[in-house]
Amino acid sequence: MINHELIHTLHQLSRRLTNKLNEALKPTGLYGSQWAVIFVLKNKGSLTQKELSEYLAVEAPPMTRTIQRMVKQGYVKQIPGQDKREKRVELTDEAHAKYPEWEKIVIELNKSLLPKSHKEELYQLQKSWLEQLY
Amino acid sequence: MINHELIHTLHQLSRRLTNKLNEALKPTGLYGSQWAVIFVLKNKGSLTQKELSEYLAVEAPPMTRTIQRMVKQGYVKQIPGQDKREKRVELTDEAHAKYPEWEKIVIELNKSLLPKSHKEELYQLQKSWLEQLY
DNA sequence: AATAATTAGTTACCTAGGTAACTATAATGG
DNA sequence: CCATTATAGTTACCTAGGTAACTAATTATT
Repeated sequence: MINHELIHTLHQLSRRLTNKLNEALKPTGLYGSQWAVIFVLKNKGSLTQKELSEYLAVEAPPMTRTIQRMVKQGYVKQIPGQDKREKRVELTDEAHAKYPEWEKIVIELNKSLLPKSHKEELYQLQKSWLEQLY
Repeated sequence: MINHELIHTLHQLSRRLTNKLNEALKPTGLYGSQWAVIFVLKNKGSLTQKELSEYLAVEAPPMTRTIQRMVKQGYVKQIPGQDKREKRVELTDEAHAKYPEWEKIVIELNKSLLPKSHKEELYQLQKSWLEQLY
């Protein structure tokens, strides 16, 4: 029985956190999945869509959609790679300019949401579980 | 930084488990969200849609959709309550008949997916975190 | 008793993420 | 060198879950 509970709790936790993030990001016009991409690009520089989707462990089609939306918003540009199949994605100047404000919102939110204690413990448990799943 | 990692890992874990569940349930024609409803109904008897969505912590509209699909599949029936706004949902005989087979699949899957140790610990951490979020 | 407010469920529309099938380019093998 | 195979990205379509706006039934208020 605890197995069911464990998975259900995990699922619920994940959904609730996503909702909170989207809510907090509302004034910025960003969604959580977009923020994830922006965060990676800010820290890793330009990446191909393939690299992005691998890094975030998401399939290619949702990545395409998320990026296309961000292109429309003017936060990201797609630059054809040497390999003409590839598209390198990078943040626009506008995105770089707005980044600090976005980051602040997310950091504040995380502070308020994350368990005060046991953070490291929980992270290690999750990570080792995730690794078991391959 | 660990905050980002923690949330990302949790999200990824949740997605991966959902995918595994859907994959395992494929031969039955059920999806994970439908299984969740069936599991609750089996253990609680008939419930209104409101009660179901509260119990599973899901909003009413997705619950409506999930149930409508299950009605079409013949696994669930909607019975008008005394309060004519309500619809009580219960499993059909067919669903009861197939339940043991479904349960077996899920139990086998969970056994193979869940971390051998630290299960209780992880569950408690998640639960206390979830409670903090209200 | 009649009107107002609340509640259960549905519909429409949005993002998130998955698979399958496709296109265009690149890499490989005969 | 050409044909085959592999790869990056896109499109179409599916489930999951969310909000807003609606309908119909019930409860509260005046």
